[in-house]
Amino acid sequence: MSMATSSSTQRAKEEKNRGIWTLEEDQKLAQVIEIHGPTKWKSLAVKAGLSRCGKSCRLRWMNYLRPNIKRGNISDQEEDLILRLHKLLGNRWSLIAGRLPGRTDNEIKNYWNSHLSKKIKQMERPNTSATLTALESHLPEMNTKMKEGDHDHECPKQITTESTTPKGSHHGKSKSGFLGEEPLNLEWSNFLEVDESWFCFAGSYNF
DNA sequence: AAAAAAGTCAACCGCCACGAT
DNA sequence: AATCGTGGCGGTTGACTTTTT
Repeated sequence: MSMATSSSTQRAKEEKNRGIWTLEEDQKLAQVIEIHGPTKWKSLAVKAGLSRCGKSCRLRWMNYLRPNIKRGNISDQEEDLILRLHKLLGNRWSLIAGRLPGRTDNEIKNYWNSHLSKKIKQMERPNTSATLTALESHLPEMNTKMKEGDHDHECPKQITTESTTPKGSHHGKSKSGFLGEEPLNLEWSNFLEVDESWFCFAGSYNF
């Protein structure tokens, strides 16, 4: 996947490798990270002898080389959680990813764009069989909750930019929360099993 | 069987915030 | 106070794969 003909001035200056990473590059990067840790990406690239920019190294590590990365096969449980969190947070992929151990913001963003956004559109168009199918597969628990009369939910304080940002990190565009990853345990998300009035309420927040 | 269309996903880009100088 | 370097984010691209015609 070469883009050597690009006219970008930045690229022209530096003549870095671009595109898909090779196994050899992965190994080099993993090796220097093992020694020096996943920081100072620019110098890591140099230490590894890689003709890659620091950003590219960081991205490769975050999305592929990190330990405990899960790839593909997003479970129904995870999909349901992504739907709920997206309803609450919008396109805040790193925040969403921070609540799905082993998943990356890039993967969730891709999954959303290629799978879930379509489902949402279908669900927004009433009176179609596709709508019914989508509703049946994704929202049964909502109906259950509504029947049970479980309406004593408060604003879930955990789902704020502040609380999902690791301690000590700066605000603004929030950090992903990869630090302190836990084994897959989505029980925390139970509070999200609320009725649609909550989503309307939450959606009015300016996160 | 082949071409076209649609889908997938890794990687790049531009922007922003922050800390260091 | 201004500038620079770095890290992190979401949007987007485009190569590749799969499905449809």
